[in-house]
This record gives sequence, structure tokens and C-alpha cells, in this order.
Amino acid sequence: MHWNRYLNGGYYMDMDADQPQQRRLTRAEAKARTRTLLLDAASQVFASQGFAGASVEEIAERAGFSIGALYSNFTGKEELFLELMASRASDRAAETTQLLQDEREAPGRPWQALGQQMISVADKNTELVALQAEFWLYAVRHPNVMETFAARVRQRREPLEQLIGSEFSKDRGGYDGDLASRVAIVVSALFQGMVRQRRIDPDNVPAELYGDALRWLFTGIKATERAARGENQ
Amino acid sequence: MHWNRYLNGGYYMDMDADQPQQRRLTRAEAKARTRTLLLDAASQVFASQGFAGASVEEIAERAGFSIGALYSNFTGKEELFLELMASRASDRAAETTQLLQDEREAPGRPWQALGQQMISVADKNTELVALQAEFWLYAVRHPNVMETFAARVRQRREPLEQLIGSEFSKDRGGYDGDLASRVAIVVSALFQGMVRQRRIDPDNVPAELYGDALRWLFTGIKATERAARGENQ
DNA sequence: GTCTATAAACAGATAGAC
DNA sequence: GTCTATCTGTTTATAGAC
Repeated sequence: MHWNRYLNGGYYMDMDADQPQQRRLTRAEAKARTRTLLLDAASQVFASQGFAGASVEEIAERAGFSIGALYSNFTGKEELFLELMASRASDRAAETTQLLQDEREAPGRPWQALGQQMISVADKNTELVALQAEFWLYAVRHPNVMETFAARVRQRREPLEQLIGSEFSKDRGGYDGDLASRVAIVVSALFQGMVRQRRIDPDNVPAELYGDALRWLFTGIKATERAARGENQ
Repeated sequence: MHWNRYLNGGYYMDMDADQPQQRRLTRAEAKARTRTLLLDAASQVFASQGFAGASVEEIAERAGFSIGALYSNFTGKEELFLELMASRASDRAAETTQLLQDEREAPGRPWQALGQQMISVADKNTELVALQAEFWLYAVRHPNVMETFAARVRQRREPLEQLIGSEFSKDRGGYDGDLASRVAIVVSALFQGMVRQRRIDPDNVPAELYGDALRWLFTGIKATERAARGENQ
């Protein structure tokens, strides 16, 4: 039996029972597996109860272990939370890169399609959306963590920034990195804001709206840029 | 001595000591004042510790009262939090209405100016921004509260929706309420997303960016609408 | 490595004095 | 109305058995 990790943080087992030389897990592997299961349980409990509201007992129980096991893998609740924060950040980065890779391979696709896909991904991962809010609050309340968190968020924005940059390159000579960076911030802020609104009021925040907003935004940017170039030349 | 409430939820005393018939507060007035002070303290403590992380003792202490006083004014921590949620929502609604009223009286002002002003207001009220995130998480975790919260958010969006609608009326014959509503959602989502980003990474999220984004957005909407009308007519 | 048992601190909430 | 004292349950974290 072997545990693999999905991009979204879930797990599945290799059910290939015919595997010839199935062996016991080494101590290190077993411990790693326990850590992983604890982190997965922590994700659920922190998402539904918040950092302060979550109890280590519930996390351990949900993972199928005792409190003692938790404390032998993490120094405490805080470290568990911070490790989760780090692990989920890299998951998201991989996911985003993949999503935008798909986008690059279907370059004719309108912004609407990308927008709708992003929203539908967010609709499914309700746990992650709540966790993000929890991470943000933690960062705001712990200045020493804030910079690390901000750096991760910036990093996650990079693939988006590149996609936008290459989109703009089509229309003009050079690659305007500063513009791409600013637009990426706007696009991701818009995305996060809409996902949160939609979460509490889905009827009033249709999934297509994010795509519409992207179309408006990029139409406006191109028009504005054209106008600016027209004046300068 | 009389307590008045600022739009932003703060308080100030009338220092007019010469007031001739200064009288003792009635029991009801004293109780109302206690409630108000407790709510104000709760705002600070909930913002910095979160709902689960805040203790009623700290709230009572910060307000200058004992735990007993808190329990004689609220049934418990939960009611205190919900009352705060309701009171701060109406404060924000009044504030927004005022801000957009100013906007209406200076109709030539570009979107950039409005955007920058909104961001600078948010920069000052860091407590409120954290509270909003806390309210959102609470709503997400308590389905019975969610609809009430969503309704308050919708209500707060109304003045913005009207401003946008009247802006669009200039360009075309009728008032397109549906478009205005959708754009208002986009604008407020964008705002909230940028404020959160800016809170943890101010260097990378310049205050002007929100204004730029609004300009891009409205330029794009008008171009898109023009194109749509051109095709239909 | 993980479990059970427990220590020590703290939380929300109540009762009765004033 | 508000305060002090207290009850009860829960929490994080640790110690020692296996």
C-alpha cells in the first residue's frame, strides 16, 4: 500500500495488490505518512473551526491517531498550522502553473473560459478558500509570518503574470513586465474577492461574471495602452 | 457627558461642561453606554484575536467592566459577536453612502480619485478589515447566519450600484440595472481583494492600482457595450 | 513512533452580594 | 446594573508504558 498525493492535497492509494515485493514501510516512511495524514486532517479542522477554534485532539482523532502521535511529529498546534500553510501554498502553486499551462496550449481561448474554469475550481475547493482566509488572518496578526506569507502569495502569482505578459506581447513590441505585474495583482485580487462573495451569496454572483470582468478589464487595458501609445508616438 | 458615535464606529464625548442642566444618566442610558463600550472593546479584541481566540474576560477588561457586566448585557460571547457584526454593518453602509454622495457632488472626478480615496480609508481602518474577514469566516461556518450576512453585504453595495448605474445612463438611453448590479459586484470584489493583498504586501500593491483598475474596467465596459449596441442596431 | 493517563492552565458561564 | 467568587468543561502539553 502506497500513498500518493493529489495536487489538491487529497490522497489516494495504489490499489495494485499484486505488486510483487510489497514491503513494510521503514520507520521514516511511516512517520512521513503520519505527518501527511495529520496535515490532511489539520486542513479540514482548521478550515472548519479556525486556528484558535481547532483542537489538537480533534485533528489527531480525524487522522486516526492520538494526541501523543501529533506531538511526536509537531512541536504543537502552531507548528502544525505553519507547516500546513507552507504545504498548501506549494500545492496551489503547482495547480496554478498547471491551469495556466493548459491555457497556453489553447491560446485562442477567450478570457471568459479561463475565468469560468478558475471559479469552478474554487467552488469545489471550499475548504481551501476558508483556509486561505485563515492564513491571511494569521499573517495579519503575526508580523513575523507576514513577509513569508506575502512572498508565497507573490510566488503563486508569477505564472499568471507571465501569461498576461505574453498576452500583451502580441499587441506591442516589447514585454512590459511592470504592466503585467500590476495586472496580475488586479486579476488575482478580483478573483479572490469574487470567490469570497460567491461563497456567501452564490445567486447574486454568477460564475460567468468573473469571465465577463476579465474581458472588460483586458479590453480596457488594451484600449488604454493603445491611447497612451498613440499620444506618445 | 454624552456619547456620540462616529461613522467609523469610534466614539467621542461632548466636552461641553458648561451645559446647564447636566443630569445623571438614567439606568437605561447607562446600560446603553455600557453596551456600546463593550461592543467597542469587542471590536478590538475580536479583530486582533479572532472569534474563537478572543476571551470574554479580555473584552470586559478592555471596556473597563467585569465579566458579570458583560453577561448582564449580552447572553454570551456569540451574541456579542453577532451584535457587533450587525452594528458594524450599518456603520459601513452609512460610510459608503456618504463617500458616494461626495462622489455625486463632484461628478467630473475620475475613477482614479474615488479608488484612491477608498483604498486610503481601508488603510486607516485596519481593525475593520480584519473584522470583515472574521465575519466572513463566521458566516461561512454558520449557515444560519450566512443569509443575513449576505443580505447586509448586498445592502452595502446598493449605493455603489446606483452610482455606477447613473454613470452608465450618461452614455446610453435607459438605465441598465442588471449591468450596474453586476459591475458593482465586480468593483467591490476587486476592492476587497486589493485591500487584503495590500495589507500583507503594501510595497507590491500601490494605492493607485485600484484607481487604475477601475479606469481599465470602465473603459472596457463602455467599449464592450458600444460594440454590443453597434451589432444590435 | 505511538499510546494512555494526567498535569496545569484557562475558557465560558452562573449565583449571589451589593 | 455591576462585581466577586466559583463551578464545570475543555484545552495544550507532557511523562512514562509499550
